Amino acid sequence: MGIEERKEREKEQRRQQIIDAAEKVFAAKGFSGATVENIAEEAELSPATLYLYFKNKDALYASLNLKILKVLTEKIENVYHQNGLNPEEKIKALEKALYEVYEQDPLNVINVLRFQSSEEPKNLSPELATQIKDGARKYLRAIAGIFEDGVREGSFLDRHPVAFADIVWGLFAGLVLWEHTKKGFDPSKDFLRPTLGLAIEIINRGIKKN
Amino acid sequence: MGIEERKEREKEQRRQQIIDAAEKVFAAKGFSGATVENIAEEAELSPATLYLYFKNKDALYASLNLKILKVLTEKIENVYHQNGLNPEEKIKALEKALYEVYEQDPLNVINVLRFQSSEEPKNLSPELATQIKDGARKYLRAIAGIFEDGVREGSFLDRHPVAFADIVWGLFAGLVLWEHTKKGFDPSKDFLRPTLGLAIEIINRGIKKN
Amino acid sequence: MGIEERKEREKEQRRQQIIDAAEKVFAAKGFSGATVENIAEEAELSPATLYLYFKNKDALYASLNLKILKVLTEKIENVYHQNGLNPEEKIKALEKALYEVYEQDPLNVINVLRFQSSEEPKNLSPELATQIKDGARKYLRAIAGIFEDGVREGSFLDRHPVAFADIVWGLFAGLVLWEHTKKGFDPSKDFLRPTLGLAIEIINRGIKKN
Amino acid sequence: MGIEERKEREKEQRRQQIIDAAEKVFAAKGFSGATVENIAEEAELSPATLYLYFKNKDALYASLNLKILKVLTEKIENVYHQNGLNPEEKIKALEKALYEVYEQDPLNVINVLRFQSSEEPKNLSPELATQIKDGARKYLRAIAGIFEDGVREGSFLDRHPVAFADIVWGLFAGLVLWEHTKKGFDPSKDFLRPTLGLAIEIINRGIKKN
DNA sequence: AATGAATGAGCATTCATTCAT
DNA sequence: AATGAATGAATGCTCATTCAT
Repeated sequence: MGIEERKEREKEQRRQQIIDAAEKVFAAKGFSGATVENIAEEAELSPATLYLYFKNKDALYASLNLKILKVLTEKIENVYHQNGLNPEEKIKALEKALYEVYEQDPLNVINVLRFQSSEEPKNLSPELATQIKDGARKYLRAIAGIFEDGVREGSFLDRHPVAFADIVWGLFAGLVLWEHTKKGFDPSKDFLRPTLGLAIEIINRGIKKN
Repeated sequence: MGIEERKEREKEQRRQQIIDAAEKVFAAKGFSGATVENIAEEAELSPATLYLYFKNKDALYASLNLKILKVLTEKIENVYHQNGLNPEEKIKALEKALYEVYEQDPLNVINVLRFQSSEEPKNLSPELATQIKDGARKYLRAIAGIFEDGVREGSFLDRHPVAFADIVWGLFAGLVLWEHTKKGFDPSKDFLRPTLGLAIEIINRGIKKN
Repeated sequence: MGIEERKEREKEQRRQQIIDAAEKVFAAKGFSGATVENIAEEAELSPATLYLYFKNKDALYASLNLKILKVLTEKIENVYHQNGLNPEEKIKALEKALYEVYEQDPLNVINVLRFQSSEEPKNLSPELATQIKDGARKYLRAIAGIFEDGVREGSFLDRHPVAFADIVWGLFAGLVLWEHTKKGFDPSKDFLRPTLGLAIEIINRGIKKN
Repeated sequence: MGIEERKEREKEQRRQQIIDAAEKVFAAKGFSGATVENIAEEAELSPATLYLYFKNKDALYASLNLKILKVLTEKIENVYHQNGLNPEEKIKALEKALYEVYEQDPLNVINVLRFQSSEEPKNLSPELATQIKDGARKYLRAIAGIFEDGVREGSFLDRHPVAFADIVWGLFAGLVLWEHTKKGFDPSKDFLRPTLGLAIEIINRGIKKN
């Protein structure tokens, strides 16, 4: 029994080892630029071994996304379900949640956002594709939920909450990618935090009914 | 005389034919996913012919970007230099400008935004790379300029105009890519226009000093 | 009539212009390394024009060889038919002849020698192939003839004259190519002349019966 | 243990298999004429497999040359260091050495000689290029060394030994290539051995001081 | 006669993936 | 479970050659 557990644990470890390597390499070279061999090297494994843990390159990439997606959705839903905060405070909390996810694993967040906005092959198994699509739907709904309260109670502009959610999500994705690009121009600058903060402040001010 | 003109025209047409095909294919498959052969087929030409008009795949891709970048910068600078508009109106005009560029050539705009946010090889000739980087710098400065007036005259929040520019640009990029992605989920929906409109409205309300 | 003559002359000029360019380019880049476009540029013509004067790249290359072959054969036959020289003097004269051909057009001589020793495609028309083969046969026979006299009159070693011819020709070809290669290592050195002179001196001494 | 050894042996076999195929194909079609696919077919492997054993086509070609160069240099240096032979005998021994190398692997020797006399791209890694250049330098010096003794002791003509070395090497290269060419005209004839023998005999006679 | 434009055929090289061990 | 070895399938790009004008 103990043996099986250990094996299970080791297997999970290997998996993690691969995922870590993949994050690094994908973030550095993009999906197409990264080769399976690159990742295997980084993981100190042979390419063939990766295929014992992931069906193919796409599945590996997707799995990174799934991981972030889960964290993201969870955090956002937490905010959504958090009682005792007024709508404005909830939006502040949403900002904090988004930033925390980014802060914890910036490269991977960038991967997810790129993946979402790319038309890359995506030869995913239907299940994976569904999982990802559902993940996106879920956190978007959660974001919308956050705005819904404010709209319903009349303190926010009277618009469709999903539109607000799109704006926040688009803004987050856009800023992350854009600041990352700018960092490429001038690596000393990473303004995501204050810029995101300012953006949310503006939204909070602008969304209030009067 | 007429003959040479006609030839010139035809040559320009061919070039355009290639550019059109490339836009379509790049937008559909991304840079790495698109093959030169794909583009050639779409253009109803042989791959070798593409190389008569563009030095290589990267140059072709870059040239699409440059085209959009030029239009974009021009439009934004127009707004910037437009007198007789108060800051709020200028921001509305900026929104209109951004949307117009998108509307005129959505696939290509998506390409540009992806290109900017990708870590693609970018084996561009130094000149092309510089041109593109400079293009980006230019329009960002123009956007910042638009906000600067409002800040200086005290009607806007007292923050660095470049931060505002980052927000608007990130928002635009994020929304375009995100709405495009959502359209992939459900092709019937294209909410860029109203969503962008709402976003700018919120910004305009939120950025005002009180 | 005059017009036709002029045209004929001009045509011959064009041909020469192409040949000159081809010699330069082939010598610099080798047969496979040289592109038809390279040659056309050097000749300040369009690639298509070359095909009005030569059936294809191989034929152009062969024609350069033919030119040299003709000169070479002629010179060698001159030596052969020159009366009033004893065998030893004739061999000295042969050396002089070989060197003169080289001196007059070194690059082209190198081309010929390389061509002879290569297994390059040689998609020549049967006529061209025959012409070249015959050319080689002819000058080799002439060289053999030069030695034949000495053998017959008993002043040279009693061996087959063709063997002597092979030696002289192989030696010439080998030295030209080898010294050219060495010049690549150290461009200041061109020792063909003295080395060839020494070689012939040795042969002359060594071939005498006692 | 035995397993690893076997694997090692098999790997070396594969390498040899590729080398053999490459020699054949390069000798038959020349460097540019030979395609990687040709070689792979001859080796009964896939093209991709060649790249597991050689970095690229140039490296494969160079490695063939290096192999011969090593054997050649070794053999010549052996002659050079062989005591108890007078200069004339050493030259005979040199002839034997050269011929043996040729006999053992004629196609490859032809490759080397062509390679040396060609202007082929030679996109070699600096190391390979240096190795090859050094190889050539080394055996030439060894040949010169062989003549030096005879010059010093006054039995040979008083000329620079390197000139003699150039002559012998040029002669060897020239004869090998020339006889190979003639064999193309008439495959039944391979006169390298007797012709080389005669040439060396003549040199030996001609180089002696009186 | 000359050529601009176009292309078919090829080619070296890469890489995700498989499989025997 | 892990991997060394092998490869099928591409892919970007080149070039000799053709042909309408």
